[in-house]
Amino acid sequence: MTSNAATPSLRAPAAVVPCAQCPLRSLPLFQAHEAAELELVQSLKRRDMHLPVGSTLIQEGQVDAPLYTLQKGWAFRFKTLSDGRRQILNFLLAGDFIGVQQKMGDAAAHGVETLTDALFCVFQRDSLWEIHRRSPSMGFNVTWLTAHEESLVDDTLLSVGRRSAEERIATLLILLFKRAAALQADAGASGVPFPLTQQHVADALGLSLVHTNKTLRKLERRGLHHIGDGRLFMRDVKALARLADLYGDGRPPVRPLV
Amino acid sequence: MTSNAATPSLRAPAAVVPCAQCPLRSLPLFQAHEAAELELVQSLKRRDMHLPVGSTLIQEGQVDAPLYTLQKGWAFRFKTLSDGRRQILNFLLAGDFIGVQQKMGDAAAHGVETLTDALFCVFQRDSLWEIHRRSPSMGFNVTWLTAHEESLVDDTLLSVGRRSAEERIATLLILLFKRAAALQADAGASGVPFPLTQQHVADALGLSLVHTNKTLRKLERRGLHHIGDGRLFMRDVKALARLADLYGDGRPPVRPLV
DNA sequence: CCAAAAGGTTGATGAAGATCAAAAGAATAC
DNA sequence: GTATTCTTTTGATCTTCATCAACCTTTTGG
Repeated sequence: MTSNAATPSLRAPAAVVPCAQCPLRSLPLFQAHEAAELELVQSLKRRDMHLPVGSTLIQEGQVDAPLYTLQKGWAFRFKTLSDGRRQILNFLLAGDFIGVQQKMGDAAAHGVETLTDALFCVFQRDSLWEIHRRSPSMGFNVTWLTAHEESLVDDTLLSVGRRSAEERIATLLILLFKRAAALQADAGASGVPFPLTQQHVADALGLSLVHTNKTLRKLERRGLHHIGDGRLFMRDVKALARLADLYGDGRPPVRPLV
Repeated sequence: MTSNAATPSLRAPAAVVPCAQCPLRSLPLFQAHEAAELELVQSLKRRDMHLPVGSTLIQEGQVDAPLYTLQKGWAFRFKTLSDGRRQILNFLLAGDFIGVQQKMGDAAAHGVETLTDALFCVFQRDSLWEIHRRSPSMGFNVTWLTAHEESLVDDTLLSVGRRSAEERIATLLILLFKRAAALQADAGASGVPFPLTQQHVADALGLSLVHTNKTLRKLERRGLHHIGDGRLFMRDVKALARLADLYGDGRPPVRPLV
């Protein structure tokens, strides 16, 4: 599972990408930021960091982990019980800010692992305070991002607590699709990347692997979606949304990018 | 259920309690704040608001709800599916800051309802920005509180996704006990307030009412805890902690109070 | 290219927990 | 103080989902 548990700090290549030229910023998903804000972020950014699939970015219980922004690729946050049962708390996509949850000098309450090769911006832990001190507007943005992430977890908790297996899977597929689609141009035709194994889906939804497989197959055979070659295609969003009890366009809101 | 859905804004008595004299601030659970920070909060606070048990503070989907700090009493955040299934996301105790999740001008993604008579400090929605603008340190505190709340939801998600009914209940009892105990002096002997019905427990843990009752009875008959007269007593924390797979003192961290 | 590992698929069986039904206490309302 | 509603409790039955056991397919490493 943790095939690549290399200490992140050991693999430090990469000249820092200038934040103003960050390719993410040109996407409509992300807010425009003022020059001063960009300079601040730039000045706090220590380096870029590349990790292969399946690496541990943050170990559960690790103290004083840095902060990261996911620049490219997918990852997930998770917690485990001592007998190995694992719950995935949230999937992380480009633009997600990672590590706010742990108070300074505190142990990480959850681990973070990559689902694909991934590129991160690395910030020192105390940048969190620097951001607030030097730019109230960016501080506000960090609060917003944190609150937004909480609301994603809220959604998952509703699923896991109160939706049936079918409903949970429909919900996850829609939500992930929408998030991933907001990061690319087309989506409708070519689908979106889907780097999760069925075990990840199971661990995210509180289901067993076997039951996840059966449910996924059932929905696919009914023509609601298709997963293949690491991509997800929506075949019948209406039906999925009905199953998931999701209404509204659900387009992710325009968001800040730290 | 929503016996008291009075529009909050209609019931507006109460002279504002001066923040510096807020009785909560003398508890060891809360950080000391600088005079300037207190003045800021004081200047943003609009009024006190009293609500009886079972009132709706924020309606699911309500737009532009104000911000609140819970000063006294208990409440909870929840979401519902259109057929009525309800998931409680989190319980709110004195000192909890409420409403950060919804972006300005946005609909509340969850409702908030009181579990007891409760007293709230009311802030205008844009205070969130004012806090960041006028006091970076308080802005940082708001981020911290938001992140902290997320970590509570993370914990619940782990329970609901991966723990058995027994384990979930043990976990909830311990966590609530610790939170409530941090707000009073004794706790060991006199227990802590426990205003939840079994339906609340069920809705928080993703269980049915019947199964919740049976599990609760089982643990109580085994002598692990006792609930009576609206109070919770821990009879065997060790055993509960073992069931819950919880280690460490779990004393809630010292936290800011807005 | 082959072996080994990882991931996906399917059927059979079992158990945790949901649902149904009914009743007994408690709390509240008038 | 009696009726009504809310909450707790318990038994019986049923369903969803977990577990067990194979087997197949695809990917990866050497």
